[in-house]
Amino acid sequence: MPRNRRPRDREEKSEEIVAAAATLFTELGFDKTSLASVAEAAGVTTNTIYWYFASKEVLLVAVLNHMLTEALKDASEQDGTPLVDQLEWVVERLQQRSKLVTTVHALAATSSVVETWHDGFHAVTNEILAEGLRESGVPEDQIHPLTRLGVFAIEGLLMHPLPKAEQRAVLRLITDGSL
Amino acid sequence: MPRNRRPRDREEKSEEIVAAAATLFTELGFDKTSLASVAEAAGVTTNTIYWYFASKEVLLVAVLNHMLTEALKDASEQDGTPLVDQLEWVVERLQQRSKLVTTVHALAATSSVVETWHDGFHAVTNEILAEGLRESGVPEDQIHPLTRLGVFAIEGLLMHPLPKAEQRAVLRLITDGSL
DNA sequence: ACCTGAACACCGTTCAAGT
DNA sequence: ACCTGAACACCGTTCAAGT
Repeated sequence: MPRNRRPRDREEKSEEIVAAAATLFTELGFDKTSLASVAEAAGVTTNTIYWYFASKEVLLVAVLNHMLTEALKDASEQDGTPLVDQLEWVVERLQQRSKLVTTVHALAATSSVVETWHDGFHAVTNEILAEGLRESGVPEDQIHPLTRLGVFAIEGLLMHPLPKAEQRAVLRLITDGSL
Repeated sequence: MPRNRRPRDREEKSEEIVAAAATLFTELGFDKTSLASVAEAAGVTTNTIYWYFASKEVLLVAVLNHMLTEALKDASEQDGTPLVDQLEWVVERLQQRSKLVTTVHALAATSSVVETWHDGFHAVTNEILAEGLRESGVPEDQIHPLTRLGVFAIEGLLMHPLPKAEQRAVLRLITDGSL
């Protein structure tokens, strides 16, 4: 018997579940997506999901990690471009996943597993933004508050979409370090 | 029979339901609060809620309107104070209701009744903030983008609480109109 | 007009049972 | 180790029936 086929199957199966959940969570939102519909899309029984994931929230975290890995990979293509453009790219990408963003914020207050992921996510992304500001020549003592405000601006733009020009104006407030 | 007692009763009953829902939604969050628990706290049957409110989401909007009315009343006490202090007051008040804020943002994407309320809320509050900036002597052409960024900063501070001093620093970026 | 009892379809989750 | 059938308690919502 192929002893070494099992782990691969397991990976594939759970990846299919994550992929199905990612699509449905993104399109319908977390609350309006039932585990039954995720199971159907992944070609398994509802209960099977519980063999791979302890709860619906743990499945959400798996989806988020999968998306983050994907995003960090894609982000490397933006390496040479100006910081404003990079921020614009991030905003557009997150806007397509805005239902996930609001879900994370809502669940972070009541679910410790989601809260932990949320904290880790911002630890990573804050560092990336701070590095970008440093490379743009922002003086060291302004990096910290500007990073703060930058994250606020990005998340604000998700909830309250602005015309392209206005959006760029807001992002430029961050990258240029002055109003 | 006192014909004119009925309308008062109706008002009282629905107010009790709203009050019970307000407390539970604030403390447990919208999703984790069942209509059964709201009914119990208000001393009615679950189905009775449906006589007064078309759905759980409509009840949420009633709660939000009740809170907004209350907030605008209390806000008038802050009239003389500097704009930074007023913003700080708003942030602190919203922080105590942060679960409601995240719920509104999450539901705005899928529920038109909540989306409508959210839009109206920002129309009102944007105008108030813009007026405050005007009175602080901010030049007219900066009012618009600063109001935008101000709302983003306030909402950002709810999701990502900062030490008092840092929070004040962020708010001052808005009221002083320069980094 | 106002309220209730009883039921509806659905939900996330559990578990004993199979292979 | 992996998956399923069947059941659990609970959910928002509906509606015919009462007063």
